[in-house]
Amino acid sequence: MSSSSPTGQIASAADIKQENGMESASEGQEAPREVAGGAAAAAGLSPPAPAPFPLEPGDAAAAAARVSGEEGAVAAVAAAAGAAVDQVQLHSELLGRHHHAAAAAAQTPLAFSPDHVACVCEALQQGGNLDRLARFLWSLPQSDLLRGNESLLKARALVAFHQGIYPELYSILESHSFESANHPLLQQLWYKARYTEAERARGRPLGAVDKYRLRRKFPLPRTIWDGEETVYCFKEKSRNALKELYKQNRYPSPAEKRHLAKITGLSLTQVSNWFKNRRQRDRNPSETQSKSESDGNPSTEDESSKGHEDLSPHQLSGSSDGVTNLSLSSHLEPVYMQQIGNAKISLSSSGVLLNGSLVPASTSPVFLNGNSFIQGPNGVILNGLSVGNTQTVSLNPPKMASNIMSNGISMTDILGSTSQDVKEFKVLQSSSANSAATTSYSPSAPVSFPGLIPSAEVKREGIQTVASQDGGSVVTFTTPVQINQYGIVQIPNSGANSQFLNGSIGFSPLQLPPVSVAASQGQTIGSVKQEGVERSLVFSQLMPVNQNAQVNANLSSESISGSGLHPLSSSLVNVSPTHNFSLTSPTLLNPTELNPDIADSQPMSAPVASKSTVTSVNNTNYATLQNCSLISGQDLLSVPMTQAALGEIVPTGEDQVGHPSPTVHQDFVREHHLVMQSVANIKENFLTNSESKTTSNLMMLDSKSKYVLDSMVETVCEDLETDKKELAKLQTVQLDEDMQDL
DNA sequence: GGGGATGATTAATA
DNA sequence: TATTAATCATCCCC
Repeated sequence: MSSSSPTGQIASAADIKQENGMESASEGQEAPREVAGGAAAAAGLSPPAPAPFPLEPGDAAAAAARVSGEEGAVAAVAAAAGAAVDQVQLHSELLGRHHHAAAAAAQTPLAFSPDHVACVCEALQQGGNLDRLARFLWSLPQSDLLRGNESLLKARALVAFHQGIYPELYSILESHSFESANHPLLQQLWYKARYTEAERARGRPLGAVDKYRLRRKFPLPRTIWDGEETVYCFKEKSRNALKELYKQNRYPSPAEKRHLAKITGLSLTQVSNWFKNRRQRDRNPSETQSKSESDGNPSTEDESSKGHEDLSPHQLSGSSDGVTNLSLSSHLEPVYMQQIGNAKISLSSSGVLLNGSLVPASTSPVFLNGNSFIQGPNGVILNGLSVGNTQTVSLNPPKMASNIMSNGISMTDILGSTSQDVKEFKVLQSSSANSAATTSYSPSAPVSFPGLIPSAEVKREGIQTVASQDGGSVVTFTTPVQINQYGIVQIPNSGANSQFLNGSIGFSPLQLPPVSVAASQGQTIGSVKQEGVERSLVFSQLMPVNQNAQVNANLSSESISGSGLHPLSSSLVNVSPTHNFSLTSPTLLNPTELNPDIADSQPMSAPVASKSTVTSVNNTNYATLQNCSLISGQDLLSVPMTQAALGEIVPTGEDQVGHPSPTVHQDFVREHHLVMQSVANIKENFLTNSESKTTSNLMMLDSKSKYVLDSMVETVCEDLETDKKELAKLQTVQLDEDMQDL
């Protein structure tokens, strides 16, 4: 670029000192005067002067032709972008301002819409034909030049730089706020112009220090700079993100590096170099830099990381394949974390990157499943259960931690949300005394589920197993679920009415009442023996409703093996206002391949306390499922609303004798665990623990609605019966297919 | 892919 | 403007 800088139009030293430089443009110098005058004319500063570059007849036409030919791609973009292409405007005045151009116009009428002009500019820029670009700009009428088209302005800036009219360049760059996409180029123009001016003034090439000083002396205007400060090339935000992750893990996995690179905008090499250099500096005790940077102090970091395996490489190797369940575009976006072992993570103000996801600190909650917990400004969050700062969580690893975190087949959905969502979304703690026993926080204290990912599209990227440090593993799947207008959870790809998770979890259609069902507190939707299990699938009416909802489940084998322990896990399902769960991805997991422990132990087949399933839909198109447990083995989750409405107990396999399920479900339930939680529990949970809208928003049924519901549920149950065999068949087929896929 | 050495650049200071 | 420290990048080796 600098090579193309003018050689015979050297700006004076006085011009160099002028940051703005407009004066020099008006004052003019002999060499650049023509161009400057033309530029001034283009800017409307003076009457148009004869073009310094005689417009070649058909020059603009050639450019236009180039647009339609060689630069067809650009033209295509313009054509697609604007309808103006179709209605070509004849710019007779375009060439009419110049006699020769007018003659050309008379011969070959040219039509240039603003889009055309922009396209021609872009084409000429990309072609590197700046001289021709300059001529084209000269050919444009003043009105076009004043429209502020960014492509035009950029072209003018390029031409000004190319012709050495730096004051004009500076003026253009400072007078218009350019899109960020153009910032790099324009910043380069800015600096190179400064360098060139200085070099000519000093008569010698500039060194790195000289250039640095010039950059400091002539900072970028905000019109071509986002204002974000950089230190040693890296933005401070990026550096903070690097530091935060370094605190937690000095040897990030490739996936983490990639994710961090994506977040910070740095290249993967830069991220790797940064970690490498950082480790190198920390290893060298003679380095004094360590003492100057508290957050990078190796002594403190070492202290903090000792015992947490932070120093060992591949700590999070389980996620090396890319834990990219959530794409973060900024630090403010919610993050959920899959599993990070037993490490306690203290969040700083800059967030922390865990398993490839940068976890924002400050007010944003952090979710952690597996046998880990995070302590942050908002307290501790255990498997989605957030414990306030004032609450105490006692974890006695490994057993206690396991007990709390992931006992049983933990179907934990960790969905991040904004802090606002956190405030509004509260899931009341289960009435389980066991959970209270395993955790020391007060059961009466509302446990907040820090919400969901608002409008965040989380794509399923495959099933992953993440080995935990304590030997457990977590299988995460992301599956959108759909809930139709009747509140029935649909799994489109299943080809059946249920889906399996790890072969142990299935969702059969959740028979939800119409959303118009009037709320009537105290009515029981479903009743089930509650044994304090808090593994649950939670549909919260307070959840933000998103079209691209997803269900994430993390299955911990360790938790499964921990029979007798009362799991504490939850799953959040975000549903759309139209009751749509999007479970588009197959959710059949091979229990053996994914997690042999799960398949082997089958703790869910035991009369464990995994049995809470409550489905509710309020009349505001929000659905709430609270304390829904995972279905074990070949279980399917089914919600016989007749039973639910009557408040009867829907038995598990073992409870079936004592609590027979509805007739239409006898076989079904025999084959599949049906785990439900009574609304009494829900009621208890909500009413006991919630004092606000959580209770009021909870769907309850009045008598009338109950009859409607009964009728509907009856129909649904009949459908279930009808589809029962087919369902099982399809499930088997689907399972086989998915196993093969896996 | 990590460690060590080292050059280049950046930032601060006298 | 020179000096120095901090930071980033690169090369080489393992």
